[in-house]
Amino acid sequence: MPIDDRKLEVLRAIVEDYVATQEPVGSKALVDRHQLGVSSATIRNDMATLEDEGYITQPHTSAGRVPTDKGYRLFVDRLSKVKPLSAAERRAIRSFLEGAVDLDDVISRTVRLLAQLTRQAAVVQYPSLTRSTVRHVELVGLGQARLLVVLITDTGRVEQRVVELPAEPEDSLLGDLRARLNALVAGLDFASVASKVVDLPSQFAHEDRHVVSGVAVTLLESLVERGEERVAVAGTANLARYGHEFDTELEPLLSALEEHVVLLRLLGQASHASPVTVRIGQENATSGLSATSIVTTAYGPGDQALGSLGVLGPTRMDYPGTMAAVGAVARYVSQILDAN
Amino acid sequence: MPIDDRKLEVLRAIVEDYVATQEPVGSKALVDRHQLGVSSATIRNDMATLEDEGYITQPHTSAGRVPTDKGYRLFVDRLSKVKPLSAAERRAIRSFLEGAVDLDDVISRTVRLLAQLTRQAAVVQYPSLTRSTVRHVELVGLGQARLLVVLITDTGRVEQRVVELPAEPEDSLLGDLRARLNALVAGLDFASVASKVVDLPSQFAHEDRHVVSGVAVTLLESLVERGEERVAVAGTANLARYGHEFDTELEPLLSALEEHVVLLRLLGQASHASPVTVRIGQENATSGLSATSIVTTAYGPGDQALGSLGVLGPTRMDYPGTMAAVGAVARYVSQILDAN
DNA sequence: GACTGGCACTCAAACCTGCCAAGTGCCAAT
DNA sequence: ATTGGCACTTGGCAGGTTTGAGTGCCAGTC
Repeated sequence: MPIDDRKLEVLRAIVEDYVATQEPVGSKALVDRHQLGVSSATIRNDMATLEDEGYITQPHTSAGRVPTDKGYRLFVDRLSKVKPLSAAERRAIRSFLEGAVDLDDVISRTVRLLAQLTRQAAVVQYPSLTRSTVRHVELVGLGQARLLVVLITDTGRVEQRVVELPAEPEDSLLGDLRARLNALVAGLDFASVASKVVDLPSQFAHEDRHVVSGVAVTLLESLVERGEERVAVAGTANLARYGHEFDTELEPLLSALEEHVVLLRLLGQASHASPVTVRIGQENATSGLSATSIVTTAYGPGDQALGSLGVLGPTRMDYPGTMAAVGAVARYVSQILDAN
Repeated sequence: MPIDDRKLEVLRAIVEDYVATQEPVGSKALVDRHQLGVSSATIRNDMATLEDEGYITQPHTSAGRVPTDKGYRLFVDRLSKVKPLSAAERRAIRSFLEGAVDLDDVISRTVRLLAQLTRQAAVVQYPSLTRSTVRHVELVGLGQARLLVVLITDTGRVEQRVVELPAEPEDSLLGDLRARLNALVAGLDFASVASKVVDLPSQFAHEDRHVVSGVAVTLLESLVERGEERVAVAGTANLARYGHEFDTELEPLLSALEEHVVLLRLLGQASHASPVTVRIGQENATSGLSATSIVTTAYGPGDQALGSLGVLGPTRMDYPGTMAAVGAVARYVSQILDAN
């Protein structure tokens, strides 16, 4: 038997009630709380079909039904109209983000805002280095043959890294290197930087090459190693408030939130094409996150995806609300970054 | 009745067993597991005294005893010899910290190490700005009347901040400002920087003063606002592994770990005088942390306290082990930072 | 053919009950 | 001061019973 409109309606009602009450929902409760226009017996038949199709399940005989991952998936794909944010919420977002003074500030405000709005754990990736262009490279001698290389992108991201050099460079060499380096890479796409920097040492006198290549190596390492690496996290405490049914799964989730590599992989699959990506339970193959859903989207001005942000929470989350919040925050962040 | 030696011994045994088994400990189990040389009846009498004095308590009649905060306090003050780390642990610390390339790297390795060693949540404060000296100030124009001010300390800490200026400064002015600023503040104690910078604008031509004072203001703000602010956290997932008795308290603890202001207050009271500071349960007046203990110490070369680091966990933690780990890590970090 | 009321059935959760074992406090004896 | 002995308390557990929410199915109605 195919899934007709009323059955979809029933599924929607089940998901909504289950998310709200956090308890298996039965046929009688459904007809009481929603205007379905049919009796509970009919609903029971529909539920039996939905269960056959794998959209819902019962924890045990004689209990109500609970949505499966597949059920949530259908709910998200077909049923939930994006719930518009309230005017108050939109005002809150705007005023919260407007005071930002810095990229660091923007990111940290964003992630806290998202956590507060969704009451779940929020993650924001810094603008990807590989998709930015270089604005400036600065070299600062620290004495003792140590050199600080500071890299600044057009998105306002600042990466620094210390290099140990074999010998302390002359001030004049440093100035020369700085000038050439900036002439070489400023305004460049990051993909092109690597190829340019490689043959930089050959432009210098032989005895200076070890210094130059030290700097070049660090620069490249920054790009590769820390390229996508930085993320900000907030709202982990929100996860603890979720029922104790969830807390068997709390530890792997907290671990994932600390393991930035894992986090980035989870964030990574967000595409800019669809407005908001939702990955439900088992769909994200990471072990230990089978009861966790992830709502992400890309941000960035226009079509340019600078990075991703999103929210993690239990599969039984308020998808429409979360998706709306994630989408809205991404839009505002894109605006703010664009203004720079 | 005063607390004689045997009663102390009994208290120690209770704390150790309770920490190990996580269950109230009775008189009989005590004589079985420790060589106390007396019968359980005697122990019962001692326990009654200890309870009268408020060092232990019973969850309910006919249950064993559990240490109170006061009991842990006595245990920590009087009874626990610092448990030396194993050679393997010391080797692990050394090799883990030695690869660090950067201050950021040192801090992030340290905090993860501490979390792993103690299996609890670890916190490390960045070297305090107010106790560092300025090594260098760098100004980088970002176009559009935006200026990046980068501040580098002798401890390797790098703080950056963007200033919006009323107008785009000339390159020459920028160079001049950079030179004067560095001449003024390089090598200076941070306490003295504020007073020096205040009258910097008056050294410049009238039309340049707004630029100069913009930079000066940002510099001062960096000092005040972010002065102590930065901390790194790791190991929150460890807290989730603790028994479900503890998880009522998990949410406020996670909140505290996210609220860096709170964290810094908690870290702040560590003194460099005593090797390791322990604050037990109610002793840290923060609400919601009444079942949490905090083990902190200051780090820094010699007697100079650059910052604090420590561990948070349930009151029923392995104090000797945790104190040893915190102390050892602080020593190693101090060494590493000193070498720079 | 779709919907409905009714009924028998299932089963987790809540409740009761008695029992056990751990643990205590006290006391008289050493 | 220490100890063995004993009476007492009480949380937790095993067992059995009841309750009630919820289902599936069927016969009847529109």
